[in-house]
Amino acid sequence: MLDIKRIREKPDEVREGISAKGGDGTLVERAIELDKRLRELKTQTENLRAEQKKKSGDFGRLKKEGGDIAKLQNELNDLKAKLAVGDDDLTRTEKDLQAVLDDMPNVPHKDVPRGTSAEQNVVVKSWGDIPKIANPKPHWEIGKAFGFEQERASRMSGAGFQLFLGPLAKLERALIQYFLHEHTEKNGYTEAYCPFLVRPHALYGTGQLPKFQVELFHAERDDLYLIPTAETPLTNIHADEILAESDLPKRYCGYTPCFRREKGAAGADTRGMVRGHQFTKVEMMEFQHPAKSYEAHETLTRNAEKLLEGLELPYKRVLICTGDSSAANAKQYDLEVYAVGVARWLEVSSCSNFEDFQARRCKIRYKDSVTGKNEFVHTLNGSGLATSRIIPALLENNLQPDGSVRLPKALHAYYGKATL
RNA sequence: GGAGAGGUGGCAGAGUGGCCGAUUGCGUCGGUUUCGAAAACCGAUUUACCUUCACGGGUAACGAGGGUUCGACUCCCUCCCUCUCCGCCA
Repeated sequence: MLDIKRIREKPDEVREGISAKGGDGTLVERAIELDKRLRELKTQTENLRAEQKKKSGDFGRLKKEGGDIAKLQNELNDLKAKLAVGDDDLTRTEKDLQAVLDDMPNVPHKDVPRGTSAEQNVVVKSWGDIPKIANPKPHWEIGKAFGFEQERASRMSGAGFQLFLGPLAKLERALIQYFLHEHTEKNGYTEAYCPFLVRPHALYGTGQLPKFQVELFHAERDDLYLIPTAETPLTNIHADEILAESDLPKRYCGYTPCFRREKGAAGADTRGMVRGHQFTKVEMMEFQHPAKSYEAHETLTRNAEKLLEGLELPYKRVLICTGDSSAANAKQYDLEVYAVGVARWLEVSSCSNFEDFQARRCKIRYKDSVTGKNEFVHTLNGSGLATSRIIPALLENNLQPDGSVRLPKALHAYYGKATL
């Protein structure tokens, strides 16, 4: 959610920003109008209430003294009626304004390239060489030899779910171990094990509700949602809290399954592991001081890159343009890994700075030592990494002529041997 | 699934119709003291909106919404949330 003060004071900046994100620029005018109305109504009802308060006091005293209260009582009943109308107006206006604010995406950082589609994304960095493989094969074919059980998975759960038996299941676990070990032992993250089902308000806080309801799995009886990413529970760790400035930054990492309906993606990537209703991801999450969040964004992205370098996978870092980035963030880098079998760059990580957009919705603040006021923290998160994209890349890029798959050194200790 | 208790400021926890925006303790910040620190003592310390050049002043908010009342933190109703006990269970 955007700060209404910012909208009021810098309407042009905000309008440009949300339009660049593909949002509706006219929302700015509506917000300003409603905000103005709201403040007028507030003053109005406040004055009425002040009068009521004062006269009620008089009334009490007069009654005790046995004076004539009839006239005052009439005045008070009058006030009461007026207040009822005023209060109705006020709540309606508040709701309207809230709805408009909920509809607005974040304002992108000024350095983010303006654009409407992936075409305008900017590759800011590349690492590693694309391996030469004699007879490249897609991972779903290679995987068959290592326990990729597409049909059995579909039989019990339908399309879009994975069953791994043996080597791939173990590889999945090895990857998670490797990622978590790096984050907790080298990068200063606190490991979190968190709920996989959350209440609606938690999803509202991170921005997945109300706008992206159709993308979520919902357990209706309990009104709980399966998390689409660990971002949701990790960000909500400090929801409704006021942190000490000295507590910042706070860094958490955790692995969770992620559940997504992929409603709009019917037909795309139906083969293989790349797009499923359930996948596993290790997430990095950071609560940061506003002055340091962009620096932190670089470090966080770098943390994800180091994992890829450890896995010896060629990647590029892409700065996502305004129109292609997700609604809640202000700046987003994606990391893409090349997989030779499908001959495509696969998105393995998405690292974002949300500034105070989520913090405002989740009410995560800190007491600022300079202003002396409670200010919203900045939240950042990034995948580090998603196994569902890493496994295909490892299988395809490291396929040996004899059909075995070589594993990068970094995984040997976690997997227990050097090949699948 | 059954029974009970409760939601108040950064935290803990008083307040049971007007005298309460709220006693007190802890924490935090500033000061005194000290070579420095601790302790002790003194003071400050919720938020939003309106108003003022400023100092300041005003109004509202005690989980949310509704009701009773001239007047609600306080009484009633609904909802949300938390905790405790019993049952079941990995």
